[in-house]
Amino acid sequence: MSSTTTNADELMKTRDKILLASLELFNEQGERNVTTNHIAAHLAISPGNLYYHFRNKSDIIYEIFQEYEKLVDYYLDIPDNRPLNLDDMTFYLESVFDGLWSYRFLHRDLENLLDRDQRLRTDYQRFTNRCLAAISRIFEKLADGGVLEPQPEALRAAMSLNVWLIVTNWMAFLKTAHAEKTSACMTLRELKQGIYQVLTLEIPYVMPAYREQVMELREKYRPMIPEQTGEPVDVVG
Amino acid sequence: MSSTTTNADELMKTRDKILLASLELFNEQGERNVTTNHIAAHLAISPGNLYYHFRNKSDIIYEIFQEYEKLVDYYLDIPDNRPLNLDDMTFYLESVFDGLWSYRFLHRDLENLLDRDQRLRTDYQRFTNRCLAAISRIFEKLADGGVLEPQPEALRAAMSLNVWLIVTNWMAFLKTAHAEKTSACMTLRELKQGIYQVLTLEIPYVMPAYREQVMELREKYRPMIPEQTGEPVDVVG
DNA sequence: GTATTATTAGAGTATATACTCTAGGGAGTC
DNA sequence: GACTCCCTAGAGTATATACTCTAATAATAC
Repeated sequence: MSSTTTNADELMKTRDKILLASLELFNEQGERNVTTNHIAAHLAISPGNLYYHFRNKSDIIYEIFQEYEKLVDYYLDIPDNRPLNLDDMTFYLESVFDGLWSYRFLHRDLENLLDRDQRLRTDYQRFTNRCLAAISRIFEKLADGGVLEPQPEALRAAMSLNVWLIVTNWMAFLKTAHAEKTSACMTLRELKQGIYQVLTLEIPYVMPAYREQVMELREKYRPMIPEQTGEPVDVVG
Repeated sequence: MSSTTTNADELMKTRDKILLASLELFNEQGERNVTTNHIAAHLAISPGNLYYHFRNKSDIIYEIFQEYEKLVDYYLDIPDNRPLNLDDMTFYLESVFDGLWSYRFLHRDLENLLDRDQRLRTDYQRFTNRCLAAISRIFEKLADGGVLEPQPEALRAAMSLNVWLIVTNWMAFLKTAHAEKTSACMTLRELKQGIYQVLTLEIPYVMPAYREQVMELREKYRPMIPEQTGEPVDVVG
């Protein structure tokens, strides 16, 4: 799965360059602020050229979304022949936030995107449901592995939804919570502080044997937003 | 605090009519899809008239935000001379979601709004911090009231943030999860299913004496989204 | 080489949108 | 009546943006 490498000007086909440049610009400036003319100008190609390769802007977005979908589905392919352990959980969390970071524009103006493209809406809905199911399965398998207490299905579903809400909206929170007007000033590391929030959610369900480890893991992602979290603390180290 | 009443054509001043109509249209169609010309047309006044009362669109939005801020601050004025009980908690949850509903357009395209108006950005940031502090104080006072287990401050802060994320993004989730393209098709009742999600978060911290009551309360807000929550269930009754 | 196809340039268009500008009406005051 | 002040109308503008169209060039097939 080659993706998210930045400079491969001469080597790539125009079509792929368009997709890549669009993703970059969308992520940096928001889809709303990036026009097809901008994309073309950024690549030093003509608008006509761009529209030769894509019928319209929605098609570009849709194709990028499909890449994202594939990536996350790949990450969230839960093995069902064995229980999950703490390393698995860490991997899932890290992976999901990596994916979120690479395609972060998608979650920014999602509602408008879905309003303007029905395909995207139905696909995204299915995608959400797959993710929710995957999260729930992760909880289940973590319980099998003795990491978390086993929970009734209904509770797992509600918890999964909470995890989903936190994961998909942590970035938006960061952007709105930052005082700086430049919303580009966010790092992957900051984004991953969302893991701290997810782990906060899980704390009460962690089995005593793993409590200490989970708390240590969680501490690694501790946010350092001075205003609300009390004392700022060094992160990751 | 009079607000969100619909028809008061002859009685109101043009300025207030503009604010009210803007709020309505923004909520129904999204700020992005409502132009100043639309607002004027909706009120059967001229664009010039609108711009006589407001310098620009941002000023309209900013003023509406200030109303919202006032409303929520009013709701979240936590008494500090007594502990809180379950009724208090219900009131806070209901009130917050009511406010969210009345000004729901604000949380839809928030990032773009903040990008385009620095006043709004700083105000919103302070607002967020006030809300987080209020949520944390509610947890604290609920512990004082014996409803929740007492928690260390750091955990309360992280939990408050999770509650904030769930509350402010529940609506966006509903809109994206619904298959229908018309994002207007959402009801206050559906929105309040977010309370179910918030209560899910609190479950592990509820003191045994209140567990049953909280679970009953929670059941009243149970979502009935067929696809992912398993069996659809009748709500509120 | 020639025919065909794939790709590209770049000027151009239709539409939208936030906002301006000028002119004037209506009500109160002297 | 004239002056003033608040309010309103409505045509108009500058700019942006998604997208089109034609013609030309490169690549490929035969």
